[in-house]
Amino acid sequence: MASSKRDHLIDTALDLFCRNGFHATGIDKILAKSGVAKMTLYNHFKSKDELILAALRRRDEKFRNGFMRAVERLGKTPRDRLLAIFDALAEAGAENDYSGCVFINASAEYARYDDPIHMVAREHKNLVLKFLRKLTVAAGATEPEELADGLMLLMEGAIVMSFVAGDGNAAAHAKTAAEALIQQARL
Amino acid sequence: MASSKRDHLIDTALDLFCRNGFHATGIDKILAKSGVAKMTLYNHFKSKDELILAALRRRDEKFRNGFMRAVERLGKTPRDRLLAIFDALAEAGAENDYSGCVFINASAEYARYDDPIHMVAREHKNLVLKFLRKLTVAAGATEPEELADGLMLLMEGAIVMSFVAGDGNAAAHAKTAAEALIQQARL
DNA sequence: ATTAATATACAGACCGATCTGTACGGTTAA
DNA sequence: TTAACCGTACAGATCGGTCTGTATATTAAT
Repeated sequence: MASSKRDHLIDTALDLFCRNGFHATGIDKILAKSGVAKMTLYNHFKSKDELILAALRRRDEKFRNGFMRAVERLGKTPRDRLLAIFDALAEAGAENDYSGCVFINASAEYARYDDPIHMVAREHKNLVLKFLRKLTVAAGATEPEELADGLMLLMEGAIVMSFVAGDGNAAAHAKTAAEALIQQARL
Repeated sequence: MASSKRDHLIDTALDLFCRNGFHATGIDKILAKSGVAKMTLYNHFKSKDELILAALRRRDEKFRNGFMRAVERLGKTPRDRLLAIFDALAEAGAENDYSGCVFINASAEYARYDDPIHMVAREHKNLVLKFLRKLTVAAGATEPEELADGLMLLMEGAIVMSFVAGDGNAAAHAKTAAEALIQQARL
């Protein structure tokens, strides 16, 4: 209970960051929407950047948890799960109105390679890639890393084409391409 | 000669937007780096947003021109050009120190679907996709749209993995996956 | 050829709004 | 009583954009 305000701040901030970006989301908007006092925010976080980092870490944790469970739910065999990736992706894009990726967006606004915010985004993508590698290994791919790289590229490409280009079928297209990759890997 | 200042402003602004983002790049920084007076800027552009739009349009034009010529130079047969896409991509990322995509970044900062800036970014991605479709048709693919969609996803994924995740071999990985797609299409 | 008019760009003060972050006093609840 | 929180005001910087006025160079009219 001690950190109920803190949690609420993170959730509110994350939502606004996703919808409006980081620089465009002022502290005051986060406070107004969350109904929290300014000093409470600065009691919990040293700075706005610290709040951004906390929000990204929470998003990373929630996304990966939800994504992994969705993949396991949507695909029963290890091989099916390689395709279920893209069903899970479509699901995630459908439940929120937000179809983009807040980590890509964070990297855009904090472009310097060694910026802590960019580093958290980089970490997130590498953790997702690591999960895909576990899937391709479990599926018995002869070159699991290569296949995981390919699936990862399709996944990120689908996010971009959905968010930037407005392609509502991006995940489905990615799934079709993934089928070719998997078939080519003789799985 | 009449618009030499205008050109210089666009180039300077584009460089700063790529490196530091849009909101984080103030008008004053653009003026300082370009050595142009403020009223000259506002004589040529109604607002900062208009300057952003002009910069994106220039980038779209230059990128597509350079990209198409690079693909034709790096791939001699229509089929080779499908793979040359990724050599051209690696080339483009190597010559600039900037490995990201300013259109993805623009969409991140101007996330609303009908924002004029987001719309220009969307247009750009769809023009690139159209170019890929011409390539797959020329290569004689049985399902050229499907193949172009797959190549586009790999291309965007490579940009993201290079910029966000710091994968220096993203374009090469994408090329490997593209080979599988092409082979699967019996080309 | 001289003068007047026009266009372009300069420098820099200035505006209101907004930004992050701090200070302080009042309120609520354990 | 103590600790957390609220509301408001404030500091100081920066934002996008406007305004005044000057310098310069070309063009047009005398």
